[in-house]
Amino acid sequence: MSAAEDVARDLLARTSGRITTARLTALSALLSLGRAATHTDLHRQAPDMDRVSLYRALDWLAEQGLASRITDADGVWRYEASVPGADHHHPHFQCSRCHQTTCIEIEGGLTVRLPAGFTQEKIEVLVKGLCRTCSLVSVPLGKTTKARRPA
Amino acid sequence: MSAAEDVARDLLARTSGRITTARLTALSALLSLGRAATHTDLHRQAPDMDRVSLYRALDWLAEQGLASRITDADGVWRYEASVPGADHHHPHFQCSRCHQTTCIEIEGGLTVRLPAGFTQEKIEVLVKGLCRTCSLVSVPLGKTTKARRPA
DNA sequence: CGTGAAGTGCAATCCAGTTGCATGAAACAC
DNA sequence: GTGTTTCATGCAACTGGATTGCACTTCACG
Repeated sequence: MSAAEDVARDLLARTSGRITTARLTALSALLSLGRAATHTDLHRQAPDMDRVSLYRALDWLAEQGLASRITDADGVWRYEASVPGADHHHPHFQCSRCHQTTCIEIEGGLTVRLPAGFTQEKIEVLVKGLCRTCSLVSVPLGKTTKARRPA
Repeated sequence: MSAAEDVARDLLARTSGRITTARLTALSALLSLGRAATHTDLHRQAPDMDRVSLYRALDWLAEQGLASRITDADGVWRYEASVPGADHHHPHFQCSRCHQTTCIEIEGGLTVRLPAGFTQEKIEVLVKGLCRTCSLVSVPLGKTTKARRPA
Protein backbone atom coordinates (compact mmCIF):
# COMPACT_ATOMS: atom_id res chain seq x y z
CA MET A 1 0.00 0.00 0.00
CA SER A 2 1.38 3.35 -1.01
CA ALA A 3 1.92 6.21 1.38
CA ALA A 4 -0.86 8.20 -0.23
CA GLU A 5 -3.26 5.33 0.27
CA ASP A 6 -2.25 5.12 3.91
CA VAL A 7 -3.04 8.76 4.45
CA ALA A 8 -6.24 8.44 2.48
CA ARG A 9 -7.46 5.58 4.61
CA ASP A 10 -6.68 7.54 7.72
CA LEU A 11 -8.58 10.59 6.47
CA LEU A 12 -11.58 8.51 5.47
CA ALA A 13 -11.70 6.85 8.86
CA ARG A 14 -12.36 10.21 10.42
CA THR A 15 -15.54 10.76 8.47
CA SER A 16 -18.88 9.29 9.33
CA GLY A 17 -19.12 7.61 5.93
CA ARG A 18 -18.02 4.23 4.70
CA ILE A 19 -14.51 3.41 3.69
CA THR A 20 -14.87 2.00 0.20
CA THR A 21 -12.35 1.20 -2.48
CA ALA A 22 -13.71 3.88 -4.77
CA ARG A 23 -13.19 6.58 -2.17
CA LEU A 24 -9.79 5.23 -1.25
CA THR A 25 -8.68 5.16 -4.85
CA ALA A 26 -10.04 8.61 -5.58
CA LEU A 27 -8.55 10.22 -2.52
CA SER A 28 -5.13 8.65 -2.88
CA ALA A 29 -5.06 9.65 -6.54
CA LEU A 30 -5.81 13.20 -5.45
CA LEU A 31 -3.17 13.10 -2.77
CA SER A 32 -0.47 11.64 -4.97
CA LEU A 33 -1.15 14.06 -7.82
CA GLY A 34 -0.95 16.97 -5.45
CA ARG A 35 -2.46 19.54 -7.78
CA ALA A 36 -5.89 20.46 -9.03
CA ALA A 37 -6.71 17.62 -11.41
CA THR A 38 -9.58 17.04 -13.77
CA HIS A 39 -11.75 13.98 -13.68
CA THR A 40 -9.95 12.77 -16.78
CA ASP A 41 -6.55 13.18 -15.13
CA LEU A 42 -7.72 11.17 -12.17
CA HIS A 43 -9.33 8.52 -14.28
CA ARG A 44 -5.99 8.01 -16.00
CA GLN A 45 -4.55 7.27 -12.56
CA ALA A 46 -7.24 4.68 -11.90
CA PRO A 47 -8.35 3.41 -15.32
CA ASP A 48 -10.14 0.38 -13.94
CA MET A 49 -12.47 2.47 -11.87
CA ASP A 50 -15.84 3.37 -13.28
CA ARG A 51 -16.13 6.93 -14.55
CA VAL A 52 -19.35 7.63 -12.72
CA SER A 53 -18.15 6.11 -9.48
CA LEU A 54 -15.15 8.36 -9.67
CA TYR A 55 -17.39 11.38 -10.12
CA ARG A 56 -19.50 10.33 -7.19
CA ALA A 57 -16.53 9.57 -4.97
CA LEU A 58 -15.01 12.96 -5.75
CA ASP A 59 -18.25 14.78 -5.08
CA TRP A 60 -18.63 12.93 -1.83
CA LEU A 61 -15.09 13.83 -0.84
CA ALA A 62 -15.87 17.44 -1.63
CA GLU A 63 -18.97 17.27 0.55
CA GLN A 64 -16.90 15.86 3.38
CA GLY A 65 -14.36 18.61 3.02
CA LEU A 66 -11.58 16.21 2.04
CA ALA A 67 -11.45 17.67 -1.44
CA SER A 68 -12.45 20.87 -3.10
CA ARG A 69 -14.05 21.26 -6.46
CA ILE A 70 -13.31 24.24 -8.62
CA THR A 71 -13.98 25.13 -12.23
CA ASP A 72 -10.97 25.82 -14.36
CA ALA A 73 -10.63 28.39 -17.12
CA ASP A 74 -12.21 26.02 -19.63
CA GLY A 75 -15.25 25.27 -17.53
CA VAL A 76 -14.08 21.83 -16.46
CA TRP A 77 -14.23 20.67 -12.86
CA ARG A 78 -10.93 20.27 -11.13
CA TYR A 79 -10.54 18.49 -7.83
CA GLU A 80 -7.81 18.72 -5.27
CA ALA A 81 -7.20 17.20 -1.87
CA SER A 82 -7.80 19.61 0.96
CA VAL A 83 -7.49 19.61 4.70
CA PRO A 84 -10.92 19.20 6.25
CA GLY A 85 -11.94 22.07 8.48
CA ALA A 86 -9.27 24.40 7.19
CA ASP A 87 -11.43 26.25 4.72
CA HIS A 88 -8.61 27.92 2.90
CA HIS A 89 -9.48 29.44 -0.43
CA HIS A 90 -6.18 29.90 -2.17
CA PRO A 91 -5.87 31.22 -5.71
CA HIS A 92 -5.14 28.90 -8.59
CA PHE A 93 -2.94 29.44 -11.55
CA GLN A 94 -3.69 27.82 -14.87
CA CYS A 95 -1.14 27.86 -17.65
CA SER A 96 -2.70 28.71 -20.97
CA ARG A 97 -0.12 26.62 -22.78
CA CYS A 98 0.33 23.37 -20.83
CA HIS A 99 -3.00 23.65 -18.94
CA GLN A 100 -1.42 22.62 -15.65
CA THR A 101 -3.23 24.05 -12.69
CA THR A 102 -1.21 24.86 -9.60
CA CYS A 103 -2.07 26.35 -6.26
CA ILE A 104 -0.71 29.71 -5.26
CA GLU A 105 0.17 30.04 -1.63
CA ILE A 106 -0.82 33.30 -0.05
CA GLU A 107 -0.62 34.74 3.40
CA GLY A 108 -3.98 35.67 4.89
CA GLY A 109 -7.41 34.91 3.47
CA LEU A 110 -8.86 36.12 0.23
CA THR A 111 -11.52 38.74 0.59
CA VAL A 112 -13.46 41.09 -1.60
CA ARG A 113 -15.58 43.93 -0.32
CA LEU A 114 -19.14 42.96 -1.19
CA PRO A 115 -22.08 45.35 -1.50
CA ALA A 116 -24.29 45.58 1.58
CA GLY A 117 -26.65 42.67 2.08
CA PHE A 118 -24.52 40.16 0.19
CA THR A 119 -23.08 37.19 2.03
CA GLN A 120 -20.00 35.31 0.92
CA GLU A 121 -19.85 31.52 0.95
CA LYS A 122 -16.72 30.91 -1.04
CA ILE A 123 -14.33 32.70 -3.30
CA GLU A 124 -12.51 31.41 -6.35
CA VAL A 125 -9.54 33.17 -7.80
CA LEU A 126 -8.11 31.91 -11.06
CA VAL A 127 -5.10 33.47 -12.69
CA LYS A 128 -4.36 32.62 -16.30
CA GLY A 129 -0.98 33.05 -17.88
CA LEU A 130 2.21 31.16 -18.54
CA CYS A 131 3.90 28.98 -15.97
CA ARG A 132 7.64 29.11 -15.43
CA THR A 133 8.47 26.38 -17.91
CA CYS A 134 6.15 27.65 -20.60
CA SER A 135 7.27 31.26 -20.18
CA LEU A 136 10.57 30.19 -21.66
CA VAL A 137 9.19 28.23 -24.57
CA SER A 138 6.31 30.53 -25.52
CA VAL A 139 5.22 28.40 -28.47
CA PRO A 140 1.64 27.17 -28.22
CA LEU A 141 1.29 23.54 -27.37
CA GLY A 142 -0.96 21.00 -29.06
CA LYS A 143 -3.78 22.04 -31.28
CA THR A 144 -3.28 25.34 -32.98
CA THR A 145 -6.96 25.92 -33.67
CA LYS A 146 -9.20 27.84 -31.36
CA ALA A 147 -9.18 27.31 -27.65
CA ARG A 148 -11.27 24.29 -26.94
CA ARG A 149 -11.88 22.33 -23.83
CA PRO A 150 -8.83 20.15 -23.29
CA ALA A 151 -9.40 16.46 -23.99
CA MET B 1 -34.63 50.97 -32.69
CA SER B 2 -33.89 50.65 -29.01
CA ALA B 3 -31.30 52.69 -27.18
CA ALA B 4 -29.17 49.62 -26.63
CA GLU B 5 -29.21 48.83 -30.32
CA ASP B 6 -28.14 52.38 -31.07
CA VAL B 7 -25.16 52.10 -28.79
CA ALA B 8 -24.36 48.67 -30.15
CA ARG B 9 -24.31 49.90 -33.73
CA ASP B 10 -22.02 52.72 -32.73
CA LEU B 11 -19.62 50.39 -30.96
CA LEU B 12 -19.56 47.98 -33.88
CA ALA B 13 -18.81 50.79 -36.31
CA ARG B 14 -15.56 51.42 -34.47
CA THR B 15 -14.23 47.95 -35.12
CA SER B 16 -12.64 46.83 -38.35
CA GLY B 17 -15.23 44.08 -38.75
CA ARG B 18 -18.57 43.96 -40.46
CA ILE B 19 -21.77 45.23 -38.92
CA THR B 20 -24.13 42.30 -39.12
CA THR B 21 -27.51 41.66 -37.60
CA ALA B 22 -26.17 38.81 -35.51
CA ARG B 23 -23.55 41.00 -33.91
CA LEU B 24 -26.01 43.83 -33.44
CA THR B 25 -28.53 41.55 -31.78
CA ALA B 26 -25.93 39.91 -29.57
CA LEU B 27 -24.34 43.14 -28.45
CA SER B 28 -27.58 44.94 -27.74
CA ALA B 29 -28.83 41.93 -25.80
CA LEU B 30 -25.66 42.10 -23.74
CA LEU B 31 -26.02 45.83 -23.23
CA SER B 32 -29.67 45.69 -22.26
CA LEU B 33 -29.18 42.79 -19.84
CA GLY B 34 -26.34 44.63 -18.17
CA ARG B 35 -25.00 41.66 -16.27
CA ALA B 36 -22.94 38.57 -16.99
CA ALA B 37 -25.34 36.37 -18.95
CA THR B 38 -25.08 32.83 -20.21
CA HIS B 39 -25.57 31.90 -23.82
CA THR B 40 -28.95 30.48 -22.86
CA ASP B 41 -29.99 33.75 -21.21
CA LEU B 42 -29.05 35.66 -24.31
CA HIS B 43 -30.72 33.19 -26.61
CA ARG B 44 -33.91 33.74 -24.70
CA GLN B 45 -33.59 37.42 -25.54
CA ALA B 46 -33.20 36.62 -29.22
CA PRO B 47 -34.97 33.31 -29.77
CA ASP B 48 -35.04 33.63 -33.54
CA MET B 49 -31.31 33.80 -33.78
CA ASP B 50 -29.37 30.66 -34.48
CA ARG B 51 -27.61 29.16 -31.46
CA VAL B 52 -24.30 28.79 -33.22
CA SER B 53 -24.39 32.26 -34.73
CA LEU B 54 -24.95 33.64 -31.27
CA TYR B 55 -21.93 31.75 -29.98
CA ARG B 56 -19.84 33.01 -32.84
CA ALA B 57 -21.05 36.59 -32.50
CA LEU B 58 -20.29 36.55 -28.78
CA ASP B 59 -16.85 35.10 -29.29
CA TRP B 60 -16.13 37.68 -31.93
CA LEU B 61 -17.29 40.45 -29.61
CA ALA B 62 -14.97 39.08 -26.95
CA GLU B 63 -12.08 39.07 -29.43
CA GLN B 64 -12.82 42.69 -30.28
CA GLY B 65 -12.89 43.64 -26.63
CA LEU B 66 -16.55 44.61 -26.75
CA ALA B 67 -17.47 41.75 -24.47
CA SER B 68 -15.69 39.60 -21.97
CA ARG B 69 -16.12 35.91 -21.47
CA ILE B 70 -15.84 34.34 -18.05
CA THR B 71 -16.68 30.95 -16.62
CA ASP B 72 -19.21 30.91 -13.84
CA ALA B 73 -19.30 28.70 -10.78
CA ASP B 74 -21.00 25.92 -12.74
CA GLY B 75 -18.49 25.91 -15.54
CA VAL B 76 -20.71 27.72 -18.01
CA TRP B 77 -19.53 30.64 -20.10
CA ARG B 78 -20.96 33.98 -19.19
CA TYR B 79 -20.67 37.03 -21.40
CA GLU B 80 -20.94 40.66 -20.52
CA ALA B 81 -20.57 43.89 -22.44
CA SER B 82 -17.31 45.64 -21.72
CA VAL B 83 -15.63 48.86 -22.66
CA PRO B 84 -12.99 48.15 -25.31
CA GLY B 85 -9.49 49.09 -24.27
CA ALA B 86 -10.32 49.34 -20.59
CA ASP B 87 -9.07 45.92 -19.57
CA HIS B 88 -10.67 45.94 -16.18
CA HIS B 89 -10.88 42.60 -14.45
CA HIS B 90 -13.49 43.13 -11.79
CA PRO B 91 -14.71 40.37 -9.49
CA HIS B 92 -18.04 38.71 -10.07
CA PHE B 93 -20.59 37.59 -7.58
CA GLN B 94 -22.80 34.62 -8.26
CA CYS B 95 -25.78 33.91 -6.06
CA SER B 96 -26.03 30.24 -5.19
CA ARG B 97 -29.79 30.50 -4.95
CA CYS B 98 -31.02 32.61 -7.89
CA HIS B 99 -27.85 32.13 -10.00
CA GLN B 100 -27.75 35.81 -10.96
CA THR B 101 -24.23 36.96 -11.69
CA THR B 102 -23.39 40.56 -10.91
CA CYS B 103 -20.25 42.62 -11.19
CA ILE B 104 -18.53 43.92 -8.12
CA GLU B 105 -16.96 47.31 -8.48
CA ILE B 106 -13.58 47.69 -6.91
CA GLU B 107 -11.00 50.40 -6.73
CA GLY B 108 -7.65 49.48 -8.22
CA GLY B 109 -6.75 46.38 -10.19
CA LEU B 110 -6.85 42.82 -9.00
CA THR B 111 -3.47 41.29 -8.39
CA VAL B 112 -2.06 38.17 -6.84
CA ARG B 113 1.62 37.64 -6.08
CA LEU B 114 2.75 34.91 -8.43
CA PRO B 115 5.76 32.68 -7.94
CA ALA B 116 8.88 33.77 -9.83
CA GLY B 117 8.86 33.02 -13.55
CA PHE B 118 5.08 33.03 -13.87
CA THR B 119 3.42 35.62 -16.06
CA GLN B 120 -0.17 36.75 -15.64
CA GLU B 121 -2.48 37.20 -18.59
CA LYS B 122 -5.80 37.57 -16.87
CA ILE B 123 -7.38 37.04 -13.50
CA GLU B 124 -10.86 35.87 -12.64
CA VAL B 125 -12.37 36.33 -9.24
CA LEU B 126 -15.69 34.71 -8.50
CA VAL B 127 -17.45 35.04 -5.18
CA LYS B 128 -20.26 32.67 -4.38
CA GLY B 129 -22.89 33.37 -1.77
CA LEU B 130 -26.31 34.89 -1.39
CA CYS B 131 -27.32 38.14 -3.01
CA ARG B 132 -29.25 40.78 -1.12
CA THR B 133 -32.68 39.50 -2.10
CA CYS B 134 -31.88 35.86 -1.50
CA SER B 135 -30.20 36.55 1.82
CA LEU B 136 -33.62 37.41 3.17
CA VAL B 137 -35.43 34.44 1.75
CA SER B 138 -32.79 31.76 2.32
CA VAL B 139 -34.96 28.95 0.95
CA PRO B 140 -33.42 27.12 -2.01
CA LEU B 141 -34.95 27.97 -5.34
CA GLY B 142 -35.97 25.59 -8.10
CA LYS B 143 -34.81 22.00 -8.16
CA THR B 144 -34.06 20.55 -4.81
CA THR B 145 -31.82 17.81 -6.16
CA LYS B 146 -28.10 18.17 -6.43
CA ALA B 147 -26.48 21.24 -7.89
CA ARG B 148 -26.56 20.88 -11.60
CA ARG B 149 -25.69 23.20 -14.38
CA PRO B 150 -28.54 25.64 -14.66
CA ALA B 151 -30.73 25.06 -17.69
C1' DC C 1 -26.19 -14.99 9.08
C1' DG C 2 -29.60 -11.71 7.45
C1' DT C 3 -31.56 -7.51 6.63
C1' DG C 4 -31.57 -2.65 5.39
C1' DA C 5 -29.02 1.19 3.95
C1' DA C 6 -25.52 2.89 1.26
C1' DG C 7 -22.25 2.54 -2.73
C1' DT C 8 -21.05 0.65 -7.36
C1' DG C 9 -21.27 -0.37 -12.36
C1' DC C 10 -23.38 0.09 -16.66
C1' DA C 11 -26.10 2.18 -20.10
C1' DA C 12 -28.51 5.89 -21.45
C1' DT C 13 -29.09 10.65 -21.46
C1' DC C 14 -28.31 15.67 -21.11
C1' DC C 15 -26.44 19.83 -22.51
C1' DA C 16 -22.93 23.45 -23.42
C1' DG C 17 -19.98 24.14 -26.84
C1' DT C 18 -17.71 23.16 -31.43
C1' DT C 19 -17.00 21.94 -36.42
C1' DG C 20 -17.93 21.36 -41.43
C1' DC C 21 -20.10 22.85 -45.22
C1' DA C 22 -23.33 25.00 -48.33
C1' DT C 23 -25.78 29.32 -48.61
C1' DG C 24 -26.34 34.25 -48.00
C1' DA C 25 -25.12 38.93 -46.93
C1' DA C 26 -21.36 42.98 -46.42
C1' DA C 27 -18.00 45.71 -48.16
C1' DC C 28 -15.44 47.53 -51.90
C1' DA C 29 -14.03 48.39 -56.52
C1' DC C 30 -15.55 49.56 -60.92
C1' DG D 1 -26.18 50.10 -59.44
C1' DT D 2 -23.56 45.63 -60.72
C1' DG D 3 -20.05 42.26 -60.04
C1' DT D 4 -16.89 39.97 -57.15
C1' DT D 5 -14.53 38.64 -53.28
C1' DT D 6 -14.61 37.91 -48.59
C1' DC D 7 -16.58 36.99 -44.57
C1' DA D 8 -20.78 35.68 -41.70
C1' DT D 9 -24.80 32.78 -41.18
C1' DG D 10 -27.78 28.63 -40.70
C1' DC D 11 -28.25 23.94 -40.32
C1' DA D 12 -27.05 19.47 -38.96
C1' DA D 13 -24.04 16.56 -36.92
C1' DC D 14 -20.82 15.81 -33.42
C1' DT D 15 -17.87 16.06 -29.03
C1' DG D 16 -17.01 15.46 -24.42
C1' DG D 17 -17.84 16.53 -19.63
C1' DA D 18 -21.24 15.67 -16.44
C1' DT D 19 -25.59 13.55 -14.66
C1' DT D 20 -29.43 10.15 -13.88
C1' DG D 21 -31.92 5.73 -13.40
C1' DC D 22 -31.79 1.28 -12.09
C1' DA D 23 -30.27 -3.32 -11.00
C1' DC D 24 -26.81 -5.31 -8.32
C1' DT D 25 -23.29 -5.59 -4.80
C1' DT D 26 -21.10 -4.48 -0.53
C1' DC D 27 -20.83 -2.75 3.96
C1' DA D 28 -22.28 -2.16 8.86
C1' DC D 29 -24.94 -3.59 12.55
C1' DG D 30 -28.13 -6.31 15.13
